[in-house]
Amino acid sequence: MNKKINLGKKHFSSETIKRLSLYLRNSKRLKSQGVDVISSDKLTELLNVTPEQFRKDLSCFGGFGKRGVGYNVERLIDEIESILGVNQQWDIVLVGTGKLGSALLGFEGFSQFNIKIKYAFDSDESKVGKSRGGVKIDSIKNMKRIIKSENIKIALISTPPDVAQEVASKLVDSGIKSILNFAPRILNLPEDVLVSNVDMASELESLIFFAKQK
Amino acid sequence: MNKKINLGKKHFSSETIKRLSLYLRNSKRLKSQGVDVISSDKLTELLNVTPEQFRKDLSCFGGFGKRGVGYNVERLIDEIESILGVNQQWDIVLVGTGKLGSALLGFEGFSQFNIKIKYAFDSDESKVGKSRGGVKIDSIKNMKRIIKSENIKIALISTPPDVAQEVASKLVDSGIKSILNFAPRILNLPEDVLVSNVDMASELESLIFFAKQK
DNA sequence: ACGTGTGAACCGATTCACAGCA
DNA sequence: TGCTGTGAATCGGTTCACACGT
Repeated sequence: MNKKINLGKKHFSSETIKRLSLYLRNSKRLKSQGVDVISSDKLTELLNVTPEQFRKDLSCFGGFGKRGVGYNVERLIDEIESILGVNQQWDIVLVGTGKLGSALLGFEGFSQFNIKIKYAFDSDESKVGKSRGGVKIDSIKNMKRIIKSENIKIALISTPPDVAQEVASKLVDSGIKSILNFAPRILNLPEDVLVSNVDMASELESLIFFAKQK
Repeated sequence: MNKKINLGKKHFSSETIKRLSLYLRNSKRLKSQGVDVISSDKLTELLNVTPEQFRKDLSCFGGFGKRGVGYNVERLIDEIESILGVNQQWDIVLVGTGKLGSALLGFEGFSQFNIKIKYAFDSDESKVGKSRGGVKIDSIKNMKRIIKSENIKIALISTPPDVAQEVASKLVDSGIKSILNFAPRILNLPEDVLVSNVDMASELESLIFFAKQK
């Protein structure tokens, strides 16, 4: 299930990357509170991460703390932003503009991660030309051409489950490298494509299971 | 990070529960295709799960296959539904009716998991009394009383991050046992409360990281 | 002395391999 | 024979413990 990633000598899991994102957020908060330097102990205090984990995660990318001192918050932010690549704007596409897709198009939170949904596609021709959240819906027939010419690498899938696989394959075929899949269907794709699933059904059913145990 | 669960003799991880949800969905699909009996090999073919994993997951709850034959699809559905507890209606609450909260209230997909957002709370008194997706927004002041009197066990948090912890503690105090947290903040809560995080920021930043690697 | 960086030990989850039942 | 159920082996990620730089 978990993707392994090899980059030069170091190897690390996709969990490491998700934690980096967590560290980044926390470091920004610390900076806004005027903290300049912090130890791994203090930084991880409220993150459900051990200090060792934090240090090990960072050591995969060089490890930029000072022994006996700690980490410079400003530098930490710069380094993690540069590792993740979030210091530049990313244009992405969305496929499927039903209930969930429309909600995502209306969700303005993306911009705060330097992400912009630039194109939305749907197979329902009656929707084509309409706008949702400021994005014009385009026909899925134009999808491949646009993704290729705009060199887009990231896609969100919010189609019904029965077409999710087909759409995903087409996306990969068009050059997409990372997919955030909201459709309740496991996608089978080449090794070199990252798929993250946001599976509301399985999250909710886990909640129910747990709530049921008295 | 991962919750461990003990129930009688058997113990299993929250990953097992999420996979059960996956199996359930797939079994329902098989049933609709007219499949009566299926082997673990066939069932897991498209799920990114090994047959052994599937059998082991089920064996935690009894293991109801027939050696040399396979699993009865109908029975499988019944058993998993009963394990998860999704064969009954669950009323839940939502806290925070901003952009994301409103999108969740408008997302009609919940009903297909027998879940109904029965109450929505917000601290912004100017929103109180208004409706979103057919749910009337109530003041957060009434939250504890309502959750207790209605005996609700599951909550969604879609507040801004800076109040998420406070809200979560209050929810637990009111009797909530499971929380699906959409706020980008780790929640520190008692061991016996299940928290699932849907952290869009960290998902998206992982996508970016991966897309960046050529 | 203090806190990082990291090899070694540990631990839990996945996979293997096969005994056992239809 | 076919496929399940499960102990044993394996694998990878987390935690421990400490050497090292400041």
